[in-house]
Amino acid sequence: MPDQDTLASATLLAHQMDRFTRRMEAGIHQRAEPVDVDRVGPLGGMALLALHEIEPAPIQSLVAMMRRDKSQMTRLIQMLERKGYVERHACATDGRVSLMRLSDKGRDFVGAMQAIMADVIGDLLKPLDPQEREQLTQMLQKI
Amino acid sequence: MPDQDTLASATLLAHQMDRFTRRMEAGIHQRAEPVDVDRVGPLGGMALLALHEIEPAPIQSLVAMMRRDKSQMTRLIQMLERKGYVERHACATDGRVSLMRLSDKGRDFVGAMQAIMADVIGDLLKPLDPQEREQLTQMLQKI
DNA sequence: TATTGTTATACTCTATAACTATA
DNA sequence: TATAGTTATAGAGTATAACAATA
Repeated sequence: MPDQDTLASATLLAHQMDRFTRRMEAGIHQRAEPVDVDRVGPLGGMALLALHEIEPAPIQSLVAMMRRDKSQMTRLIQMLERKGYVERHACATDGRVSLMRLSDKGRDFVGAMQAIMADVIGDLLKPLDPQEREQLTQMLQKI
Repeated sequence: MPDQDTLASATLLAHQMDRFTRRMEAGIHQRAEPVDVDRVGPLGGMALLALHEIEPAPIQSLVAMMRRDKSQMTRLIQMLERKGYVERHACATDGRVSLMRLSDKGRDFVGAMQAIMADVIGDLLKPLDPQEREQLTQMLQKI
């Protein structure tokens, strides 16, 4: 049975996380609007950034990496493909799998998004000194 | 112009935050299902927890605290009121404002949710020692 | 029998603008 | 004129289940 202090600090952490995530997403969304000419949206942007890390990759890998539902990912990738950010090719060794890659257009978009994200997150993290930022990233890596 | 390292670490942080938040929400959602008999949903639960901290409070305060749109908050509160978790009374000094409070039912729900959240978040934070957890909360407080 | 990916569907959350009533 | 709250509506994200094709 956890004590009152543990209960309070858990809800505090949840709220802190929620608010920080919202500020981050709102900031990125706002700055990304002029770049996101085809309206791929925040989730589409995240998927392109994730794909950039692991390409070429099957949908299944993206599902695991982003912890989203596979049916959602199917539709998201179809949209990104239709708008020309992602290319897909059948896998030679497994007929069920199709491998995704960024197109040149997708790669340009990722570059622009990375710059925006560095900017926004840099702003949000201003209250922390470099050592603390490093600590934060390492802690998040552990968990 | 930020260097390549800064770009990479910003996207890393964004992904880490996104994934942690999702694991947290999924865990809470799963454990909360038996408790959430009236289907107030994750956002409804968050709102009740937030209200618990600041009641009695006008909608405007909850809007600021949760960083959500006010129209969204209106509908959310109406649902919580209809299901008997929140009570509202006209403000004596300002005719535009109505003040919200938790009902007894709402208070019971908050108690149950806090226990679940402490449990889930305790699990997620297991890789960190107590000192690191303290650091994490303090850093999030700063930003 | 298990896995990859797809389709269909219903539900929750979010954002915007136009509106009423009070300050 | 500004603020608190409401309504209406459209859009984005999420979860579930049922399905086909391949392993």
